[in-house]
Amino acid sequence: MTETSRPRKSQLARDRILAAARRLFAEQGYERATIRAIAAEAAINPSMVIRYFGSKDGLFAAVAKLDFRAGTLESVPVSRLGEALVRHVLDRWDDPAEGAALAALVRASISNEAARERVVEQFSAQLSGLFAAVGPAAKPAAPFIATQILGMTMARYIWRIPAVAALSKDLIVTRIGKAVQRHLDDIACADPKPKRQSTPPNPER
Amino acid sequence: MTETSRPRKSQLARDRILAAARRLFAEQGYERATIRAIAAEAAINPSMVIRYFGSKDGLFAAVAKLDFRAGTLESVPVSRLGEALVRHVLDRWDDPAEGAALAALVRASISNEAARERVVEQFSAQLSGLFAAVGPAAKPAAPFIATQILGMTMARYIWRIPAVAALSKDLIVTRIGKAVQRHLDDIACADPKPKRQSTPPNPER
DNA sequence: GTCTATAATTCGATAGAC
DNA sequence: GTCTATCGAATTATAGAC
Repeated sequence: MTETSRPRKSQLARDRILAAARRLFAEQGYERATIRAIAAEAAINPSMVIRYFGSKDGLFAAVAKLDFRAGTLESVPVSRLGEALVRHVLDRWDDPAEGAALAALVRASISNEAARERVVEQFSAQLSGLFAAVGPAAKPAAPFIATQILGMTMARYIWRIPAVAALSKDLIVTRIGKAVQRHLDDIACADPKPKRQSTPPNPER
Repeated sequence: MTETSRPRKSQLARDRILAAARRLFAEQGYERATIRAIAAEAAINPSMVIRYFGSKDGLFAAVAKLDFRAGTLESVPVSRLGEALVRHVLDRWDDPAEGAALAALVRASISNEAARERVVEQFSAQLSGLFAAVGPAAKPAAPFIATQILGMTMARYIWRIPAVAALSKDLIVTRIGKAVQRHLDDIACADPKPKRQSTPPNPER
């Protein structure tokens, strides 16, 4: 505190810009969220946005970081991974700041090709990382688990489909968690040494 | 043919515009697909697009019709509804014209609030219609089934996530179909008179 | 019907005073 | 560091000749 310079007053403006960008990118997507509107919400001049971030793309890149922090799931036993994974994702989306950033990423990835490539790449990397930690046998189940959870979050947080948005978080965790678990078990059935499973092996086939 | 007037030459231009609009809206979303680019692809003057459809919004409304033609599924026995439903949706997306229209709808619904409301409304109506035909007991399963299929189509056709896009259609139909069927059965378990099911009732709970 | 020409906005980005 | 003022480009949409 005895230091001559800065609590960094400019940091406040920069943070205000970031917060406004997160919100507007999330609400309106990349194209409709204008620098002017972001600057207005941040109560600063539009030229300052360019000064801080160089361009609109630079601003978006500063906002769009995809990190599901799936590392905390590695200690969860496989038998309970389904519910834990679903709850973890829902918690990410329900957090105001993280949810806004995720929504911004999703919106941009659908209206902007460069953003799509980056999001898909990051998403795939995190997904394969997570399922590699679970075990190599789980890898084939990853696409089916990921799409089940992806569809739920899109319906709930992006499209806000009433029949989905009205569901309680606990009910979603229970049902989707069970579906995820069964996707895992479907693969595990092919395992020569099946361990304890959350649901009995499916007799079909 | 003896009629004096027209095979309607203008109809051709109109159709060219619609086809170009479908393609560009699907590829680039609502904002980035410009009337100029659509007109260029249709080999016609941009002013003609306005003349035919009044505005960009009018053009989009002419392109954006959501119809999953789920009526053909009503004859499918409930025990095989899962796979049939998944295959039906994938067939819609794999058809070039229909897939482009669906992608355009999805993209617009995410970047445009008015489009989102219309898409959600149409989607919900078709969904409840389909599941009402299956039986009132199936209705609570609808959100979970819809989101599973929704997530698969988004990952495959919109984001083109490699791990999902590379899957064969038959494998998707089998696995997602089974997951859908189990969502149905989860609800059927609560039914006092369970009928024949594709998988045995889950002993859990 | 199809076109040219252009009006009326709006955007991202820059220059330069303070 | 923050502002005013503005450029240059792009957009939707319109007016009117042919």
